[in-house]
Amino acid sequence: MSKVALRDAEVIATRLDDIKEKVRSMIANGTLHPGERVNEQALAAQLGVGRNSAREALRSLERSGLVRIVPNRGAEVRKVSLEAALDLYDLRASIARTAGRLSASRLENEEETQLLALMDQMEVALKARDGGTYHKLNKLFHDLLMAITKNPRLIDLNNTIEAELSLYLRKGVYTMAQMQQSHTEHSRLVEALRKGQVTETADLFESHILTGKQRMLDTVTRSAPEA
Amino acid sequence: MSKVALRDAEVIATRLDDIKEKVRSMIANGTLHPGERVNEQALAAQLGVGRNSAREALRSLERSGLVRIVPNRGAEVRKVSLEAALDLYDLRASIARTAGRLSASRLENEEETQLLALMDQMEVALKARDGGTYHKLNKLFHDLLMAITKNPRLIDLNNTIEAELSLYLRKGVYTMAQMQQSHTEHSRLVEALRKGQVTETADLFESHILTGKQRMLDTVTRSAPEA
DNA sequence: TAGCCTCAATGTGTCAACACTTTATTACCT
DNA sequence: AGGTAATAAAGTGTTGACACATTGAGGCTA
Repeated sequence: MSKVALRDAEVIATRLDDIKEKVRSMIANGTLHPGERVNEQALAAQLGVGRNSAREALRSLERSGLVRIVPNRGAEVRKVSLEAALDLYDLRASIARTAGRLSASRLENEEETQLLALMDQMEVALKARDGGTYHKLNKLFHDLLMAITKNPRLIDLNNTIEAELSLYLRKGVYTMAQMQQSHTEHSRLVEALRKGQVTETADLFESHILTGKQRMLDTVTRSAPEA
Repeated sequence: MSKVALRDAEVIATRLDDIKEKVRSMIANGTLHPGERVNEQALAAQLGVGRNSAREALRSLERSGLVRIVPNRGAEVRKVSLEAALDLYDLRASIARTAGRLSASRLENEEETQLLALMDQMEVALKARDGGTYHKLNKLFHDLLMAITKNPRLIDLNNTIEAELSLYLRKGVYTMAQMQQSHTEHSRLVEALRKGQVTETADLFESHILTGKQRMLDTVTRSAPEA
């Protein structure tokens, strides 16, 4: 039993992934501004790789929605408008709905335990008014909900959309009140999920995202009334 | 006013798109079987292009879900299992739901006219028992519904998923009765849409797709009880 | 001086060759 | 003969160079 077939699950960190990750973080930390054009050779030189590798990475990032490629003109960091971000939220909501429907009928014991553990930790973070920790846990919580669906394509899609959204929301800074509300929604969601209430879970998850959309809209329009 | 800025809308048919299209049709017409590995140099030679171009095309097709790329082993035509196809239908349904919600609040007059025209033509095709025409019109109808949302990402996503689904459903052959039912569902959908009934349209569109999922499942299990 | 054309400079598109990994073959040992 | 290690073949990963397109600068003309 030496050559076990773990082929499918096997995830190899290839060089291309490294390059993509570097570009991603350059975008995230503002080294590359949205709308800015990305020079293939400059990027290649900076990363110390051949131009073709940089090129492949860029084209791959296009598929992830982070850059846009115009034939004969190369890549530019995508500029996600508020409008586009709202569209993305709608998509995310529709995925969440399906995730809710699927997860309510596929929840396993171990996952339920993890879910409850996360809820407890989030409760603690909230009481300590620790926004940073809450955000991390929140991300884990959402990821877990997706994982419960066991639908790989759905999980992948959700990740893509969240990455794209992060182009707009550099950092989601929310008030304690907003986090508290979010947590309340999580509670109801988990409750329905544990009871296996398919429709309820789907509705709750969808509206949870749509509420998040509204939250973002409020935050944005309050701080910067649209460029 | 010669160099008008139609940059954004401009869609240039680049060479890479040609290659991708060729590979796509090779998969569609069975020249490349699902599960089969695709040799980069052989493909390049066959298409008369450099290996690098073929390679880029393959990597692009990976993102569309048509092939799978394993590091250091290359590309293979994705084998979509019945299970995966059902998962895809779920995703498609969730997108449809959002499409319904959005389109009900964004329908414009011209689009309404087109929608009604299509409905009439489909009615005719049904009465003539012309399945081929009905299928083409059906595709146009669904595309139009997506277009009404004016959400580019949603449209793109839907196309991707449909392409992936077509890997499984080589050819959707349905009975007259099934088409008739589908048409009835379309009627209700259009009705709600024209009235601007957001929730109803969303529900109807979602369930239309889920009904389609069931239809496929029936067809499949009847003809070939799962390999 | 405003507009257009030409031409250089910059940057992308494509290719063929080399380096490395995986897979198949052969020879060896028990 | 069966299995394992060395080796050859095939295929992918990566690169640098050349071909082509786009952009911008400078000069020419009306």
